[in-house]
Amino acid sequence: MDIQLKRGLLDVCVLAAIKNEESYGYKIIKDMKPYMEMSESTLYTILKRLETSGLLEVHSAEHNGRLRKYYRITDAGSKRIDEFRDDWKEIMAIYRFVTREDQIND
Amino acid sequence: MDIQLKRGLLDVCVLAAIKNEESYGYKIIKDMKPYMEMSESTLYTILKRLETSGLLEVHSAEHNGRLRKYYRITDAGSKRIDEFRDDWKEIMAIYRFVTREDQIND
DNA sequence: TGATATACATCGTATCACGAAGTATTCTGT
DNA sequence: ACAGAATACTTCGTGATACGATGTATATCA
Repeated sequence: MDIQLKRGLLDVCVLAAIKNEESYGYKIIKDMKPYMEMSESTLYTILKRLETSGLLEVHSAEHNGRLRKYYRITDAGSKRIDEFRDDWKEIMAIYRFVTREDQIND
Repeated sequence: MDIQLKRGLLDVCVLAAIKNEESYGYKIIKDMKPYMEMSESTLYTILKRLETSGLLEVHSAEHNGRLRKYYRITDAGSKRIDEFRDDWKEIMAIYRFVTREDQIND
């Protein structure tokens, strides 16, 4: 997929990956893989950004003797997903504008 | 609309604005306005980029005593729109992933 | 024992939208 | 005739950001 297009979907995709139950970095990448692939460096950058802006919360917990960082969506994060749903109407209009068939002019 | 999301649609939107008939900067902005607003600096940056990468062609022509730059889509530009159409299937899958209703787990 | 998977982190780079500011002409209202 | 809006294009600086490269550390498995 076009990189620029991906950019607009990444944040909301990560939020969607944790919206039903908390998750952690490595698992998020695997869960998202069928929909969108991303490198680890990209994901951890995004997770940090989403945390800083209050769209998700982090807590560390032990797993197999190691600390693992679990991410949970916040109310603001859920609101972000709702905003995406709202944006979708505009996006569909753009899609139709871009892919409309040429008019027969004469 | 979310800025990042906009980024992914801008190039293809500009191409769509000239795909039926050649156009020029100021007109492109007005034609796109119902779908997406953009500043002049943004548009002219995009036009230059699309020209450099061969997705559109430019020629200057006189209009009311002034030179105006007309942009025309190339075959590569049309192909770019086709690619967007292809990307759409993935985008729809992502949309469903993001907006799917929470499963009832217990 | 060596490779692979898990798990997270940091740094540098290239791309890019946009505001601000500039230049220059034409049109419109008073 | 004059001011201001509209038309038309350009350049510069900035902040945001995806990603490759690289590093650290442990667990699993052949």
